[in-house]
Amino acid sequence: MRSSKPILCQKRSKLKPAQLAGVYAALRKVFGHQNWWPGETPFEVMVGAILTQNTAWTHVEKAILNLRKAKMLSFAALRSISQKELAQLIRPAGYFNVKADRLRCFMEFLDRECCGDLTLLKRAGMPVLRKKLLAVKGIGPETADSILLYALRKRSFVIDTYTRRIFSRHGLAPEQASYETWREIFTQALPPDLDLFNDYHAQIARTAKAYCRKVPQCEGCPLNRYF
DNA sequence: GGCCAGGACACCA
DNA sequence: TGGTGTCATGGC
Repeated sequence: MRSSKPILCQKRSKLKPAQLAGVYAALRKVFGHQNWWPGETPFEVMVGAILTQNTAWTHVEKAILNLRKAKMLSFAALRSISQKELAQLIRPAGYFNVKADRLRCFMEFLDRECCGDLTLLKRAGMPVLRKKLLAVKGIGPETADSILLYALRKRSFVIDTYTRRIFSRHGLAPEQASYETWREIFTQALPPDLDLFNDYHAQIARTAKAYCRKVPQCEGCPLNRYF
């Protein structure tokens, strides 16, 4: 019987954390510098980070388009809209009732912390800001790190399904290892460079989307050559 | 018609 | 503390 698992990265290479820099170099050589995250403004990036929870980005794009058409892509607008109206606008992103509530909680947080002024929010240090974000209902570690890195430009490495999928098969850590364990490995191994953190995660996503979803597409992955 | 996609949380043993 | 169910749409 044919396995449903991607054939990419089935080989256990016992990848060491120090090799992560080499992996990045290999991916960047193939894909070039990525301009991530998709979003016209930091606020839009934050909204997208919540909408994309367990959802393909193509669906999130439709929800964001709805918000844009309704002129709801601003703190003031989202703070004023009812949860029911918001849920209908973000319906294409799935889990719309859950995500409408999470967006509402996040707007409350922004109001409480900085009255919606992101330049004020950015003044806080990364660890403090991360702790505050994680205390918001509906903001878990991945969403918090995406907001920190891509919207607020703080050095916080993002671990997502793609990262675990690719690197667990190279023996870096068990896929079931905790989020913080994965994050610690990357944070320890890489120089504390904002652009590197940003682009590294983008490269992983680009690689996974291109080669790790369906079995036939795994052939030709640049990581196969690297290992 | 079934599977899958850039999580997080509540509940329970 | 870890496992499990739930939330939901839309493309393939």
